[in-house]
Amino acid sequence: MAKKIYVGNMNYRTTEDQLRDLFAQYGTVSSANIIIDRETHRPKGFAFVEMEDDGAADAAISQLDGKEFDGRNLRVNEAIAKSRPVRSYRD
DNA sequence: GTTGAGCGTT
Repeated sequence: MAKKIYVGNMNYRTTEDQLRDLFAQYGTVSSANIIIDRETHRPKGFAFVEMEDDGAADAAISQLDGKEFDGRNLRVNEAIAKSRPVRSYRD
């Protein structure tokens, strides 16, 4: 069972590889992506990590939320589903 | 510095 994780309050210099390595301590990381504003190409300061096992993801959330990382205090939580800002072609 | 984006029906 996979689970997606939201990682916020991170330092802008933190990389996806850093996140992957951090979460890999608790289980297999399916993917890690830092969010960049596509219009300004500027980091938004948060990211999403998906883990293959939801139990591992939960452990990672518990252990990493509120933890200092790269000089910032991390916020780690289960991700909220994204929404479509533009109308779907199917309407 | 706090819950994407893209591709087109992922």
